[in-house]
Amino acid sequence: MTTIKDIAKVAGVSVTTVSRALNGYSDVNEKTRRKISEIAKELNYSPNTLARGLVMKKTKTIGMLVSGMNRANSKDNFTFEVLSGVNECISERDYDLVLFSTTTTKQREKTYSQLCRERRVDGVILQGMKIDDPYLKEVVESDIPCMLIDIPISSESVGYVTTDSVLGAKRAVDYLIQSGHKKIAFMNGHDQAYVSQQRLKGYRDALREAGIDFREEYVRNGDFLEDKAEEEAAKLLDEHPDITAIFCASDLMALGVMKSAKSSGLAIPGQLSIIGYDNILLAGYASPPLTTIAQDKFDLGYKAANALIDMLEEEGPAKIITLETELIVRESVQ
Amino acid sequence: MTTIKDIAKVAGVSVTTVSRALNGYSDVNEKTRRKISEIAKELNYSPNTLARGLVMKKTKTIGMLVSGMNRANSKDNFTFEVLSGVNECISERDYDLVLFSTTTTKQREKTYSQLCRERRVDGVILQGMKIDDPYLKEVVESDIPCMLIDIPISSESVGYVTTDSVLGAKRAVDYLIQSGHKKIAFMNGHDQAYVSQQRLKGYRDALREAGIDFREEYVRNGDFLEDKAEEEAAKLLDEHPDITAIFCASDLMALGVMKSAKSSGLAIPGQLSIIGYDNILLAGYASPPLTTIAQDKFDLGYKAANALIDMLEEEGPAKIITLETELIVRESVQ
DNA sequence: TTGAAAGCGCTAACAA
DNA sequence: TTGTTAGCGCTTTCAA
Repeated sequence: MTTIKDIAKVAGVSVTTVSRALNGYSDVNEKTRRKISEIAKELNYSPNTLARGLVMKKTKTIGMLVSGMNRANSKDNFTFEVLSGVNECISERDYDLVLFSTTTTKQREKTYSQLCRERRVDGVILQGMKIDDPYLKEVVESDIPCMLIDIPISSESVGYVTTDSVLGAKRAVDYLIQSGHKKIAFMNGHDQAYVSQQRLKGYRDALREAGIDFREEYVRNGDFLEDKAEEEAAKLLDEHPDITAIFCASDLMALGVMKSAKSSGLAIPGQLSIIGYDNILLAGYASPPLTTIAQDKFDLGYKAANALIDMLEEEGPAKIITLETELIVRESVQ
Repeated sequence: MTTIKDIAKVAGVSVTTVSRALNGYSDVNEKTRRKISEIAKELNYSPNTLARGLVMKKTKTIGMLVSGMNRANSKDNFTFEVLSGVNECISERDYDLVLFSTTTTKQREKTYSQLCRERRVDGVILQGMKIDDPYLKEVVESDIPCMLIDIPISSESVGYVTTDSVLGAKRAVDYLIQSGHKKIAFMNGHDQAYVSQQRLKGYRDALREAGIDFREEYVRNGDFLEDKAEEEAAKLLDEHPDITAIFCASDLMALGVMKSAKSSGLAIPGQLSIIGYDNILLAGYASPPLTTIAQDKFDLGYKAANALIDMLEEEGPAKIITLETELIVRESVQ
């Protein structure tokens, strides 16, 4: 494999000159540069980023830590869309992405900062972490530049991008209220998710503004799981047959709720209106097509990567970015 | 950041001893080893993989080259599932994954082997490449260990994993024939995809065995695109209203064909039977739910990664792996 | 069982 | 404009 040493030998110059020529420094004679470039091409040279990284202490690499990239979770292409966004931005800005995937067993062996420092990533993006994940504490304590997705924790070196879940949830419930509903249940995710707390707040806000009493027993946790939501909805609808609408904190759960409603013979939206959250691909294909609150997942990833690289290159402070949601009206609410 | 030098100083030994101790070599006194391990932990040491990679010429990194990881393509979670499989295997075997994403503009600047050598990846997995992609030639010529997904090219250092598309397609068409169909059209992908050639072969095989004449005009290319397939299906059904069943080379196209059939008022499966290929998530949610040929995409990725690492570690020859398909009967065929 | 020394491929002070 | 030299953090040969 060709090194700058080889090039130097052929060109009859020192390695320093080769290095400078190839890196576009100004203090090198045009003729020498051309000659060096030619030889480099001839010898099919490619720089060794390891060696470069070793001395520069910069690797042009972003680490991405994802939880839930396994067989079971591929139904929800949230992660994939975020990843696509990250990937797009990163390749535009000429970085590379290394994917760390951690299981809980691995977490015991290796700390967050070990993981990052081993690979000498310049910065990190975290997606899909639960709020009580042990890594999260480390993230804030460590000084590795980091952007979180949907987790509102920040410090000198860590920022986050999220969508306005309070507002999004409120938007959903407002829409239900406008459509004439008063008995509105809420299928939430779980308490370890920041967004669940937010969406609950939005739900309550909307009810309060409309003068509707909040009822504890109308709120259930579906763990963001289709099956769990289906179960919970069955119980809920059984106990409170007067409910006319359910707001679900994720589309996947909305799908579960739909199943449950169907199997107890409830017409959607005739007898029960359902509104979801996320606007996953499946939402438009459900029957009836699911009305939902859309988040731009690709953008979530793209903006996170962009902000991170900004931090890295401009050495600016960590950024906090909030994206807007959008109500997608389909046919599951009446 | 702590280095082995720091540890050596504190422990009062040489860096050599530290290196050996930490890497589990046998020729180091147990006492010294324990002492060194303790100090390493205390100092919160993590090894610098760049430095190690530089001298060892192994990085424990697999590169993954994916085409089509962009906003437009996220509908099709084929890529994501493959990626999940790759990721799972790689993390089990303690490698890391670096994601290369290339656009055609970038390809002009950097060759395949440059891309790989720069990052010094030990091996590469390629997914979603077209058969005429310029990188593909390079892959075979270069001696970088590589596994291709769904592209049957091999050499000393490159293998592939694919599903048996001929058999899969045959299985689909056989099922249609068994169900009594004789006028069976085929919505194929495009000529740059290996799998399209294979599936066409399977389609022809099935017809031949059943004594049904192959008709050129029954075969269309939908480019694996929902919209394109919808268009093509409209033309096809208009020109040949006697067609009773369509085999589609991908579920996404099958969805397009369904749309087209619906908008011309054809009942599925009453008047037109449709069978897809892939078993994407959406397939089960379509209405009617789509009968299709399933491939295990996760496994495709997992096996590719596994075979690659086998090659790397056992220095064995490149492997060729063929996975089976499975007929998933739902409600779009009658 | 341990250490000294060389070297992986590169960049960057400093000197010329 | 160019070269000499040192050093990034690690592994490994060789010698003790």
